Amino acid sequence: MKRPSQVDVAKLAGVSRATVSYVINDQTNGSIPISEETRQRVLDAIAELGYVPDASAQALRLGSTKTIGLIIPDIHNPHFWQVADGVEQEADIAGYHILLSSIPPEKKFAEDVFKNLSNRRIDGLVMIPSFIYQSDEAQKTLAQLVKRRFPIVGMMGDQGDKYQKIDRVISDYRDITAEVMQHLFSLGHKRIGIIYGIDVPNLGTDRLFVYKESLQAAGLPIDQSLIIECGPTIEDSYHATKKLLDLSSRPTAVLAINDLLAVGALRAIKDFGLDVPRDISLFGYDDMPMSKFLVPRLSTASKDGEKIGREAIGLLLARLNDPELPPQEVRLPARLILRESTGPAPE
Amino acid sequence: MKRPSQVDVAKLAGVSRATVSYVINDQTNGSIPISEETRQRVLDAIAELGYVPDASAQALRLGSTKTIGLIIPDIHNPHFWQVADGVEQEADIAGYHILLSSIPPEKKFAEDVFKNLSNRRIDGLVMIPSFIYQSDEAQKTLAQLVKRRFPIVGMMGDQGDKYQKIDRVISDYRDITAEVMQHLFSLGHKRIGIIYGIDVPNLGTDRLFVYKESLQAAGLPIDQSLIIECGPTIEDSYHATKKLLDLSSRPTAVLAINDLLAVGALRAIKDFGLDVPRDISLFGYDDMPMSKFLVPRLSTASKDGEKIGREAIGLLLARLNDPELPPQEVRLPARLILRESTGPAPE
DNA sequence: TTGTATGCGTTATCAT
DNA sequence: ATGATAACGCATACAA
Repeated sequence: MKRPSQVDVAKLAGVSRATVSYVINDQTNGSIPISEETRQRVLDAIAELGYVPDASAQALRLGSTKTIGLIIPDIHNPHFWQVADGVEQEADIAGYHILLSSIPPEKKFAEDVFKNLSNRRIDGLVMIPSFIYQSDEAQKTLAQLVKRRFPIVGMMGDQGDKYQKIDRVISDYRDITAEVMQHLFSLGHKRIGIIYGIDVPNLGTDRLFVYKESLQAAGLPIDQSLIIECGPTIEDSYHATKKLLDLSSRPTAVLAINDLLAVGALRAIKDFGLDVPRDISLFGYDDMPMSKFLVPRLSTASKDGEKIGREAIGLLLARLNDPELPPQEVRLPARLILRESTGPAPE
Repeated sequence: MKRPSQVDVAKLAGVSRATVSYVINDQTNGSIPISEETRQRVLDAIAELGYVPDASAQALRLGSTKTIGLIIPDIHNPHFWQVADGVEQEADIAGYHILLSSIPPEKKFAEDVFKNLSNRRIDGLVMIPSFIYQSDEAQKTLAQLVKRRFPIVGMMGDQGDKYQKIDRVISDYRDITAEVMQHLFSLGHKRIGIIYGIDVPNLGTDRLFVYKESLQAAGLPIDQSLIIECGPTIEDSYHATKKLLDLSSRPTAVLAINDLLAVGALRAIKDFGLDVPRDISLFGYDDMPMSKFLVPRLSTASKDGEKIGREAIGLLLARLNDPELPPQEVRLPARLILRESTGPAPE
């Protein structure tokens, strides 16, 4: 049982292929009217054969695949799901499909994926370009795509003058982290640990940088033993937190690089026999959906991933619509969400 | 700046288009050898122009898009992401891309998506076919795809004689739920609530059915007030649990339809001033990554979503390789994972 | 060893 | 109102 093509439909309906095409694309309004009877006959034939237009052929002819590529760094992090969710929703409304690629960091194939996605298999690309930073190859590919005016939207932190040539949704934790630190200081915290669990360099620097900066501005020392680098899983954060707790002079507050890792930290603190926030304050990032239901409810800073995703698609659609547009930029602020996991420093 | 095509490459290298094609597809081994010098010239031209083959044209020519469609019911549930993760990993190894569609249940477009995915935009389809059950239209489309021998793999519970014509990875919570109930009974629980938070009918019936069955087999009454239907979000489950707790004779154990909802239940119970597992035992499903880090660590039953995803791709690749294969079936058992959230019934 | 010709399924332009 | 035909970019059988 072979796939029916337009020819088969035309044959069955006793008309030419062009007629079929007209009926499908419903040009009945303006220029090329089709007799109602013929129309019905074609429609019947289509229904009978279960004819569905071939997307490859359409894409080749029209130069559009109605598909948007999406690259996210880590499929396990709820924040990125939220972004993907926003992207998917907004794209769907406009009739676009999503071609998803997460980039497992073990793989050296970042460039591969990136390149593959640009084979005109997609009309445009929306990405969290973490992998770009560490791959010269990817940088080059990006440059080429930009030169060719391939529609790309980056969802990223503020990179200064870099990447000004592509559309971008800018949202990072720079400013909000300063607020977080102030909040912690005002609560009397002086020793603040940070669980820096990131597999991709550069993805958490906004937080780490301001963490150090704030410490210095407050005249507090930067203690390297309070900065624990680890992997991106809850398990990693669990062990990282243990290290922090084993310190002879342990921190009174802990910053987890995201809420997921905060869950691991929370567990480790409990297992150590300490209480949050009585003995240790805990702060996360991303406000994942369950954060406000944790025990204790997690204080966190949030970027609204869904909105980032939606805005990104908005930008992309605008560019698809008008390739001559100057590079667009949307800035989305982060919010501070104070809940139960932060409190005054002990004694 | 236009996209370069094979013709441009050929022109620049001073050869014919076919030669370019040969070089790319590296037929240098067997039948059609190319002089090393020509080869190099073509390669240089490709590099200079940054030529990348057009996927649409290739797809049209070869009849393969190297893309696999994936349909999951709810993008917010970690279990489905684990499935997606497995699918992505395994597909990537074989050089396939993933076209993801989640099916927001509010939308009546399930059939649309489904149909669209079959436009030969994809070589095969891997799905959790929850939406099928409620849509005649989708049923019809499926039947047609099956008749046309379009490669489809379903990841589903045991549906008896239905859907025997497609390849499937069968995994449900039927048997394991019987064990769960036995476990609860042996702990002395007699009043067991169930948070049935599912947006798609039929997706949680394996659990609900056996829940009732076990109750009856144990000579216990089926109390409808202990069965709370609600939406699929943590918030929904939070409120559902409250209802359970407000009962004049409240349950001593609660079954949440998945771990995500268990988080909401846990919160509600805490807010009610009760303790898990001392006052109420809590049981979830899916063993999402963070379940073992919750406070208390969550007892749960797990289907190993990642493996389901990997097996599904395995099945699909096998079929792609040999369309004449009889329908395959892989069964994956669920595991019982006893942690801290279940304990003896109070007094 | 390389070039020519054809077809994949569409859509769009031009005749009829 | 409808039918023929060209193009989209690629891979390949065949000719040279």
